[in-house]
Amino acid sequence: MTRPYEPHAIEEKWQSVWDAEGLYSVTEDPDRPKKYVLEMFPYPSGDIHMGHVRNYSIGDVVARYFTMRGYSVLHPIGWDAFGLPAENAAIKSGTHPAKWTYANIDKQAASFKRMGFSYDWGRTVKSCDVDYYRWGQWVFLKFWERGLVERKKSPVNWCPSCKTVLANEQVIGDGVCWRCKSTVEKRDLEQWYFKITEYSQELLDDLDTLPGWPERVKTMQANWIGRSEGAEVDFTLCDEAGQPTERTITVFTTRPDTLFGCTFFLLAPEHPLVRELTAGTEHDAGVRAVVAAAARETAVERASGEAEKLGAFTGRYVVNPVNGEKVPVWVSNYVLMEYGTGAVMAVPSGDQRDFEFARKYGLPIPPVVVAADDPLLEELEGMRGRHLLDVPWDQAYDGPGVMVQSGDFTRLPGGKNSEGMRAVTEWLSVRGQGRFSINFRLRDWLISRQRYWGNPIPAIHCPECGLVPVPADQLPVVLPMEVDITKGETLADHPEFYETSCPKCAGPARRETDTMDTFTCSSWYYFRYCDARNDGAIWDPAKVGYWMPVDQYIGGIEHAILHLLYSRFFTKVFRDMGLTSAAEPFTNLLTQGMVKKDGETMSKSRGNVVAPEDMVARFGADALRAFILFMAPPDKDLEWNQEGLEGMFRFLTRVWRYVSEVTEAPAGGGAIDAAAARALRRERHRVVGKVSADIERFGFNTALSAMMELLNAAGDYRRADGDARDGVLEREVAETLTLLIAPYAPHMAEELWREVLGKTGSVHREPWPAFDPALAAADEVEIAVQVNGKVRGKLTIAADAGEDAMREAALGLERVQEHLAGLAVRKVVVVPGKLVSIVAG
RNA sequence: GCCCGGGUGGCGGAAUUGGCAGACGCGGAGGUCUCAAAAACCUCUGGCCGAAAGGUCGUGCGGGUUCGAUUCCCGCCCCGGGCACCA
Repeated sequence: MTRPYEPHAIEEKWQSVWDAEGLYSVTEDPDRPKKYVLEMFPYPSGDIHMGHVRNYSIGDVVARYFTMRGYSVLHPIGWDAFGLPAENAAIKSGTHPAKWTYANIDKQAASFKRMGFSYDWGRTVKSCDVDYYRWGQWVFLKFWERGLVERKKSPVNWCPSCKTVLANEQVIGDGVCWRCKSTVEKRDLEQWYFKITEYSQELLDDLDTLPGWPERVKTMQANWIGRSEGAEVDFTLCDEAGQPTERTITVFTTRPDTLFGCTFFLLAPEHPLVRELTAGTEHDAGVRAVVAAAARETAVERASGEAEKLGAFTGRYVVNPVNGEKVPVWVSNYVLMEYGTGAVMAVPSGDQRDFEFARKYGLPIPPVVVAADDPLLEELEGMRGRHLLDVPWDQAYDGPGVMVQSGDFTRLPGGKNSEGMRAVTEWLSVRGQGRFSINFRLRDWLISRQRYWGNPIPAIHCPECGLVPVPADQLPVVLPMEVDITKGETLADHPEFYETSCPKCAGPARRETDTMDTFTCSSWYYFRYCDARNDGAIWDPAKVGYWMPVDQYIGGIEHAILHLLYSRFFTKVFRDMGLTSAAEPFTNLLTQGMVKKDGETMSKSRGNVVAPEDMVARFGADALRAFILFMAPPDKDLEWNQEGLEGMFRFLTRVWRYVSEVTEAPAGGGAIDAAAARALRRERHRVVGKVSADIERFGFNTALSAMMELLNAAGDYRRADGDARDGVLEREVAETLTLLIAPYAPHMAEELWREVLGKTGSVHREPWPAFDPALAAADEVEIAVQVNGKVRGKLTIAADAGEDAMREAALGLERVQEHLAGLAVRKVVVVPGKLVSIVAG
């Protein structure tokens, strides 16, 4: 009698054996090729959810597969342990964030171990450990040395619920906080920045070096970086009397070819010049009204483009460098201070926003670039000066076309990246009134946070010396534990923390009390895994040289910009510091889909959470792991379905029974060359080939389907050959199934391998099964015979049959003849191994 | 508005290079075993017509290319996501 499949005893047994054997700890092995398989740094929220199970099951299959393929595989885990939920929990329950966080880590680690993931636990990092965050402070100081740290005052995003500022990347959707979804506000504050914009061009260009990333993610990053080619143009400012002065205001434009159509000039409401130009004039009141209205607009309204365009004339003019024309300067809410120079040359015939503004305020709209088929082209043919002051259009035209009313540039091609655009910029450049320019949408990364549970920024404010970095030999700046979070305290409430002396002049000084964005912690953890216990340096470059870059990174699409962009930035700086030779951190990226129930994401508030622990308790970790991979391709969202999990449990039970029965009561050496045995052997080879290829392209669902097919074929064989079965073949199939399923159901496979099949050593150290494509190929194939595009017959023929033989056999089929009756065969298409298609009429 | 995904049986999904649409699983129906049930095993399971053989329709919709289209091209519809006053 074979033992029943009882997952719990098996799983917990092997988890402790693997632990004791150190099965998953790795070191650099120069004799073997390496793979670095990594899943995104989890936040220790306590309970694991199905999203974790999916994310880490994918990584575990990939890691185990590469190990069996002979690679030296690094597969680590750790915790992104700083952050607000710990503080919020503390405020609610009175538990210190550290206590809450470490308790959650222990709970989550236990859950991960119960799932049987093959982590090298000896490399674990927790970002709230001083051994980890001290190196984050070290990185901050190095960035500072390299001129990549800046403290400046500017309008910033403030989340009223999280009570802290946010980086631009952390404001998502309709102007809401990425974490709590509250609407963010704008505040003018002095904050710390990492100058990620120094790397804008490289961050954009190197996306092309990442063929292993989803196109979608690369597009999102490229859009976020937002490179625009164009020109800077200097406009001379006129005084109150309208006379040109020495002062200029520079604008960025992507359309210098439309400069002849500029009929007004705009400043952002926040532009510093606005006050200066209008203070004490008759225009002051009107301009103030626009500035005040803009200030009242929420980020949502401002960003949505739906706010009504408001404007006020400042009473002043600038001179258009191409035609010497005086152009009125207005203030408008649709000009953003954060982009370009905060000033815009308005060309209403070529820009829809300027067009709407011009129509509203009665400003002229002279055409300057018209489409080749526009009747205006003929009307204005050859006219270099301005004849037509308004267009008969109901919207602006921004496509390619021909320049009109444009002085010496008239008749040149206009539009983005046009000859006209280059010619005008060149002309300006020669006269020193403009230049080619590239502008990025990406802004510097705001990294300071006004919260307690984070990595303290190692800086000191000295009234004499200004901003002074904490000397490297005084690191770490330890986050003090004696803080009463329930009162909402931060480091700024603790004089014993912030009262210090200046490292330069030794005078009394104030320590910085902001902490770093937690995204700084997750920007380099994958480097630290390579040398996690190093207490003399952030890491040994030789170890990083062996493991980095990460070969396969797996995580959620929600980090398409945030974490993935920051990590790319950190890696490039580390490369420039000589700490790594990698230019990019993650060679291949898999973004897994969400796990849903009833069409919605699982969440406590919806009450539709299916707890992984409950499923493990009922069906075991192996069934859950295999099933979550079987349900859908990994990058797609999937809908939870419990009956399916039961089906997977049944499949594992069938594998268990098959391997047990074949091993314990083997059939004799039967009809080895019987057709049924040949078919089973062929199926074994075919399935090994398919499972291998499927894993490499992340087709875990189809890989499992193929294993089911092999088991079905094995069952067919048992029935077909009865007692005359080939016991050697069946044993081979049983071993193959055990090896193939090992990455998915590691505990069951181990029990079958060591205890049932009686092998020594772990199945997870075994080489991946080999297959022979020649044996996988069928010697006979069934092909379809079509008459006029419809299948009218089937034909079983030797797989290597020639075209003539196939044609003859096809035409000879009775049913084919019936359908050909009265018709003349015009053409016969033969696809060897596939089909014969007969065209008749 | 712009840019990506996606739309295939009752359900999840498969079809890797243009070659038999629906693999595999779930669910359903019938059967074997059993006093009975569960479990396990077997058979069937896209719609319509038909007793069957077979026929016919069928991969969001409409066209096209092709001997042949889920796959390629053109034009739409719907769903999901991202970006959006970026000059």
